[in-house]
Amino acid sequence: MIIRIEAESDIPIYTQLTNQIIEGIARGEIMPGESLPSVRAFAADLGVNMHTVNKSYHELEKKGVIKIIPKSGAVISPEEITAEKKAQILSELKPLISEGLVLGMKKEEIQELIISMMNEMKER
Amino acid sequence: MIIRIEAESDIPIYTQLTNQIIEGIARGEIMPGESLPSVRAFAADLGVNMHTVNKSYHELEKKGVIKIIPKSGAVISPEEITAEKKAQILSELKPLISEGLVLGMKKEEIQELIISMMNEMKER
DNA sequence: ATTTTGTTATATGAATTATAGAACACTTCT
DNA sequence: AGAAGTGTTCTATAATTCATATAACAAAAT
Repeated sequence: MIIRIEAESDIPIYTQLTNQIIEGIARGEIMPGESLPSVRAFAADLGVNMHTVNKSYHELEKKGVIKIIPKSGAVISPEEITAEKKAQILSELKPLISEGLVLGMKKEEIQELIISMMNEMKER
Repeated sequence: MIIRIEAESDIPIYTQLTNQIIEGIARGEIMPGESLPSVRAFAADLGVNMHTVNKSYHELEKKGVIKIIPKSGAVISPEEITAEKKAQILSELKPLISEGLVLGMKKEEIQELIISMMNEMKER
C-alpha cells in the first residue's frame, strides 16, 4: 500500500495516515487479519516521528478498524459498525453534502459521484 | 435559523458555525439574497467572540457561499461550483465513505442514507 | 451627525500538532 | 537463554491553531 504524506497540507499528518490506511482497506489492498507495520518501521519509512504513527493507530483502533495487541502489533480487524458510529459518520457527511447542494450540484449528480467512488473501491 | 454551538466539541466554533449556516441554506431557511447578521450582533447572540464569527464568514466566502460587501454585510449568494471545489468535496467525502464500507456498511445502505439526508433538506 | 459596519492590529492563554530522546516491560526470533 | 523488536510511557520543546480581548479606523447606513 502506497502512503503519500504531504507535510505542507493543513490536514494533520496522523489524520492523513489514518485516512489513507482506511482507504487502503476499503480498496482491498490490506485484508482483515493482516498486520500493519510497526510504528517504528512505518515512521522511518514515511520519514515522520514514531509518535505520529502511534497516534494514527490509536485513532484507527478508536474507529474500530484495527486492533492493537499490546507489545505486539496492529492487526486489521474491522468491528461491526454501531449506531453511534453510523450517526457520527452521517454528521460528518452532512456539511459536505450541504455544501454541494448549496453550490448548485444536483442530488443525482452527488449520488452518482458517490456511487462511482464506491465502485472504484470495492471492485478491482 | 437556529444555531447551536457546542463549546466542548472538538470541532472549532467557527467551523460549527460555518457548517450550520451552510445547512441552513441547504434547508432553505435562508435564501440567496438575504443577509447574515452582522458579525458583532451574531457574536453577541451566540455568546462568542466577534472574530470567531468573522472567521466563519470568510470561510463561507472562500467556499463561494456568501459574498462579503466591505463595511456593509454578508449576503447569501452561492456561486456556480468549480471543478476544483467539486474535487475538494469529493476528497473530503472519501475517507468517510471508506470508513463506512470498512466497518461493514453496504453500498446500498450508504446510498440510501445520503438520499434520505438530501431529501430532508431540499424538500420541506 | 450618530451609529453601525467590516477591517486591521496587537496581545494573551490554552490546546493541538509534530518532533525528539529515553527508558520500560513484554513478545518474538534466533 | 539471549538478542532484537514491540507498544507504552514519560518529559520536553517549538510551531501552529483556536478563541478571546481591546482598540482604533474608515466607510456605509440610519
